[in-house]
Amino acid sequence: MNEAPGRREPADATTVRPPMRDALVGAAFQLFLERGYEETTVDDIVALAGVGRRSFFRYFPSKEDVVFPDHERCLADMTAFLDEEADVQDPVQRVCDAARLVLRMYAENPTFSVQRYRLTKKVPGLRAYELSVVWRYERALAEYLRRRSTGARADTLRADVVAAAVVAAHNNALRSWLRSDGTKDAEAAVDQALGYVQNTFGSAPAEPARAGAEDVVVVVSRRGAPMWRVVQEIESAFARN
Amino acid sequence: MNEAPGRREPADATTVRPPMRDALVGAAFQLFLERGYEETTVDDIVALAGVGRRSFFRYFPSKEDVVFPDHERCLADMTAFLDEEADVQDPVQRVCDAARLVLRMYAENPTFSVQRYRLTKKVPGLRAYELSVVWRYERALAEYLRRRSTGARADTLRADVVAAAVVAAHNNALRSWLRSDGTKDAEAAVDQALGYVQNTFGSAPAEPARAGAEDVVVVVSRRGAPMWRVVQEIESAFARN
DNA sequence: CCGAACAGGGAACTCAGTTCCCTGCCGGGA
DNA sequence: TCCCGGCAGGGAACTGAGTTCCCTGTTCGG
Repeated sequence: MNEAPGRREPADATTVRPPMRDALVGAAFQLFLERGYEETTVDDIVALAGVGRRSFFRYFPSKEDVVFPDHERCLADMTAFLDEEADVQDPVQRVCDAARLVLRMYAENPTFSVQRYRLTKKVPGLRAYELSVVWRYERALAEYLRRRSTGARADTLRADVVAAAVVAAHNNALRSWLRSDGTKDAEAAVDQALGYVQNTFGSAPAEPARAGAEDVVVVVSRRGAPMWRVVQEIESAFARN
Repeated sequence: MNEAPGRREPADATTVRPPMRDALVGAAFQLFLERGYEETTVDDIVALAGVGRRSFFRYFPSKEDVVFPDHERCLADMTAFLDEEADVQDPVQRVCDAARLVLRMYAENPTFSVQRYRLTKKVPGLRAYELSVVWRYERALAEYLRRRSTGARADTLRADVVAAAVVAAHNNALRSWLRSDGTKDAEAAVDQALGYVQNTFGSAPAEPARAGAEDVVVVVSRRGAPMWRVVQEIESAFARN
């Protein structure tokens, strides 16, 4: 259940140790912690893990990837979560729940997450890599929000801003939890942070939507605008649907 | 052609910019555009610029830095702008103005900015580098907002979220402008985008209410539309102005 | 006129990441 | 049983970014 393709043999006498991927992550972190990230070469890692150098790059496209071994899966989980059919009342609520998936992944391995946090905090290259990972999460959220909007320029702007706000709030809570060495309650912290975003951007879905039809037209007009302009705006707004 | 003109000119007292730096940027972009970023080696660049390889890394810490030759200066400008003493009535307004500094830098060289945009869009390594640059801008804004707050947890959260929102809105407008090949009005686009953020988070209205100009909002909605959809449409309609 | 400071050049090195090719292992057929 | 094709892993050698060390010429102050 923990791996996808092939390799489903019962443990032979020779294959007692965990899959090579886990062995590489273990060896890498052992060296990173006792010696530092940049002071550890890939050759050191594969020597400790007892495998060939070529095998390292079979499992991890780059040295940085071994520090974030589970983000690829988490990103897939998030896109699956956002793609699945569900009657969503508030898209902002939905993306907040998607962000909670990421926090849950961190919370699954507190000690590992805290060690990695200390590492990324002091190694600029790892921080840059983490940013690119976070960016992909943010893009997934923004794309989802865009799909749920009319597609007007103002809506794509709103989608980008909401996605950025959700990610910022999530990261704020996550870092606060990591700085506490994983002792505080991560779920509570992220609930509070995301609650702020939902109060700002979300809409209280108190009353259940009665029908599927969601035609809404809004006309904003300055007082001096002539009536024909107002009519024109209403007509073009209707034409847009 | 391979000899940079005026290479041995006596440096003008006011000209702090070394000519070799510009020659390297020029040679680099010439090759990047005709051959691609990853297909161009640093040796190619220094050969075209007619300088030694060692000199490249004297001016640019890495190959990626030559693509963003002015961000370091712009970041310094921004921090200086945020540090300078001024009676600030609305900190959100202030960080929005700080973000406008970045847009102005892009708008100074439209063709250069558009070329770079096309490069960063297709080269993952450059995108990652740009993210780390943007992150530093965002941190500068967030730090400023934190300084202007009580320091309570909720305030640091708000600072992070507002900074992220400002950056997202700025980037939304910037990308829209870059996609138009620099033909549209960059200032107008960023004003509209940042106006949305200011209306959401700011204490003062973005547009200095024109005398006697009261806005009239008309909402037409079919019965089944949930309230959050109506609110969303109203917000996006306001942001459209 | 001398020497320190400094910009630039260049060879050689480290290490990440890639390419090419080899080996051993396994399962499925004829 | 033998052969064959696929495949995980290994290893050598290569490319290219970034660094280290040291050399050269110019400038400028004393």
